[in-house]
Amino acid sequence: MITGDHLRRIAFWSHDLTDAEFERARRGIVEKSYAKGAYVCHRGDRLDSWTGVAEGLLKIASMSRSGKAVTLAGIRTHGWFGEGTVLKHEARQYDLVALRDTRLALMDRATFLWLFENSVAFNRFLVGQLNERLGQFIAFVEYDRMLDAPARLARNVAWLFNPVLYRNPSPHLEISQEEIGLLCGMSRQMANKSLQLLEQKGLLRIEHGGITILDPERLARYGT
DNA sequence: TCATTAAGCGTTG
DNA sequence: CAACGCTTAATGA
Repeated sequence: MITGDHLRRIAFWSHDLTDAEFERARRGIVEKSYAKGAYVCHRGDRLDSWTGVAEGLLKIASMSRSGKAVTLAGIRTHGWFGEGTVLKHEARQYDLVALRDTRLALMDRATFLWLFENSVAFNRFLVGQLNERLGQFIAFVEYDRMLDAPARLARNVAWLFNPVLYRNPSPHLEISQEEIGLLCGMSRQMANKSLQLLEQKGLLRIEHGGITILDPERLARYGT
């Protein structure tokens, strides 16, 4: 069980709840720690919790037909996800891997469904989040053919700083260039070259083991 | 042909 | 010790 202060820190959506809703959410959440490289779940597992990243970085990954690991998305500190599988009561469709030491907040399914039934603020948050993801998904349809490597990387990185998915995201993110490459579906070399180009343009700063975003808006639109 | 990648390895923080 | 940068051989559009 977590404290109210802690819930406010890790879950920006909790700020908008009524006192009763907030208390219900607080009692329904537990935290779990995962070491770097650990699997949170494998494809096909039942993970009946709605999930928040209290601290750390996760990737959602899958296996291609030829057996190669394909990274589909990254979720960093204070991102919340998994409402699809919890609502539909399905098995997970993808692997979840901690990219560095990570603490997860797990909200049990009953609590999630109660908030879904009872809280206007919670539903407003969910609709906003789903809408944001849908917009991103539609943008992906043209993404492959229309954009070069630096533009694709800019899109993917900007996604980790989305203000709807992460309220007031920190401009700094610890992530290796290799993982950025995996996240963008490109090699480490290409990721490095693309990052250098974007740094020259003043959109971000490269650090050892991480990056700092200087201009998230231009980054999200880069190349169009 | 040209661009890109995986793999290996020396360097760096 | 993990992240980074560079070289090289393989790959493939």
